[in-house]
Formats: sequence, C-alpha cells, structure tokens
Amino acid sequence: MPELPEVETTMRFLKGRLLGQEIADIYYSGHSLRRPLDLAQLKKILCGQSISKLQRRGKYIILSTSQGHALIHLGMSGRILLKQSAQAEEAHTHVILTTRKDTSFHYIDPRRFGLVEAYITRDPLHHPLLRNLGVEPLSQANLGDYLWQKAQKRNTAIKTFLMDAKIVVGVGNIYAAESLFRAGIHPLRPARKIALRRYQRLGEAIRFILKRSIKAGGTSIKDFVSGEGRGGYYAIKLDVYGREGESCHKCNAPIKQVKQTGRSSWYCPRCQR
DNA sequence: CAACCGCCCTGGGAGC
DNA sequence: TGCTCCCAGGGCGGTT
Repeated sequence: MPELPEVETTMRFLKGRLLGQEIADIYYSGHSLRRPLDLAQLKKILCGQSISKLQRRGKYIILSTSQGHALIHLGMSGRILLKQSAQAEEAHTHVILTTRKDTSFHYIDPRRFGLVEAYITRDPLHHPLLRNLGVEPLSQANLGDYLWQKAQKRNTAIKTFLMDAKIVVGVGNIYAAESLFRAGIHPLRPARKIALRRYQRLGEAIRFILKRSIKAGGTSIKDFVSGEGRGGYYAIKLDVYGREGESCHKCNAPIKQVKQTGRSSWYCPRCQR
C-alpha cells in the first residue's frame, strides 16, 4: 500500500508533469471511493483551469487551481499513472483527468479505500480531513522530543501511538514496525513509559527510514509511476515487517508477530525492549 | 479526551 | 480445478 514515501514520490513526479497544465475534461467510473465523488463539483474546480500548485500533507495529495482544490488519497491500493491515452485501459480506473496536451492522469484503485474530492477553502490545508493532522515527520525538527511530549499521558502501546495520524502523519504499519526495530523499542511498550533519549532515537529512526525509502522510490520513480516498477518500501530490505519466524538481521533470533488493535506487528524479541 | 471496534473494499493465498 | 474463507490495512465514525 502507498505509504508516505510512495505518496511523496508520486507527488514529485506529478509536479514535474502537471504543474501549469490545464485540465480539459474528467472521466469518472461512477463507483464510490471512500466516499461518493461529486463529479460536477470536481469539474467546476478543475475543468478549464490550470494546476497552480501541487502539495502533499500526510498521505494526501492536493491539486490547486484558482477555483479551489482537489484532495486525493491513494488508500490501500491506489495508484496514479500518467498516460497518453484518455481512455480507461486498466481495471479499476475510477478517475481520469485529461489535459490539453497528450497527458492524462489516471487514478486506479481496486479496493476503493482512496479518495478524490473537490473543495473550496482559502487555505487548502483547512479541509476537515487535513486540519487536525499531526506533524510531518520530515519537517518536524526534534521529532523525538515532540513525540515524547505528546506521549506523556498516553497508555496506549507505542506502535498504536505512532500510527495515530493526529500525532504524526505518514507512519503506517510497515514503517512503524521498521522504525521501532531500528530504535530498539518493543511495539507493545506503553507510550508514556519510554524515556526521552529513546524517543530521540525513534524520531531519527523514523526520519531515516522515510528518507531512505523516498530515495529508493526516487531512483525508480519513472518505473513506479508507469506502474511497472517498485519504489519505496519495495526497493529496500525490510528488517521485521512480514518476517515472522525468520531470523533477525542483527542477532539471528526469530522474529515474532503479534496483533495490536486488529493490526499485525512484527518485532525482534531480543533487540526490542 | 483516550482507547478501541467495526466498517469500507478486492485480490491473493491457504486449505479443502 | 475450483470453491470458500481469511487476511491485508488507513482512516473515519461511533461507542464506551
């Protein structure tokens, strides 16, 4: 599933290709995504307008025109491909934005957990789904200090805490597991029972993991967006995620799997405390 | 407010 | 081979 590095990689690619382009027409499959899509509203905001800004907030991509904004989320299984054809060529193509040139933006999402939604606000970050989001891990200086401070009243497990988008965005199941391994912290440990120094190590681990994945995604960005390649976490070696029973890359102990609020977590019982 | 649960959805893999 | 069942998971809305 697309995590922050994949969304960042996609956004950078789109920026290079769509900024300043005028949207001519929009196709919509008619299937509800996370919520129903208001095609008339989307056309009103985008058609006949040129894309004046592209940005990312958490795992959301925001396209702006002089008329308003379009919020895009890739959900679990979403992809954005730029194609020459304005026809839906792949199964589960739900939205196509056609430009005046021979570039069409294809939004493809088999599981339809994603979102495409037009809205009008003065500041694009004021959308209700965006305005209560936590910090950007790559922009926040002293991420560890911030996390420690937010954790003081939280009894919940650190893994669950890290995945709370009201605290910090862009840390999904894979990167939460990988960051905790790198920081040597057990995923079940209560958030408030971790010392500041360990949070500082965790903050650096999160930033390292995300940056490395963006870099890996960037090296294969062309392939990733054309849908043939594998960017982000596909391109890097995972230490714990999905590795139950396999041996730890640091100490050779078998990796364990546990369920936390319905989600799987993987960790090394010897390296993580 | 904190914590958790159920739900949205389809593809892929396991088991029979 | 084909069927059924379960799992993957972000994020939201509702409940305790």
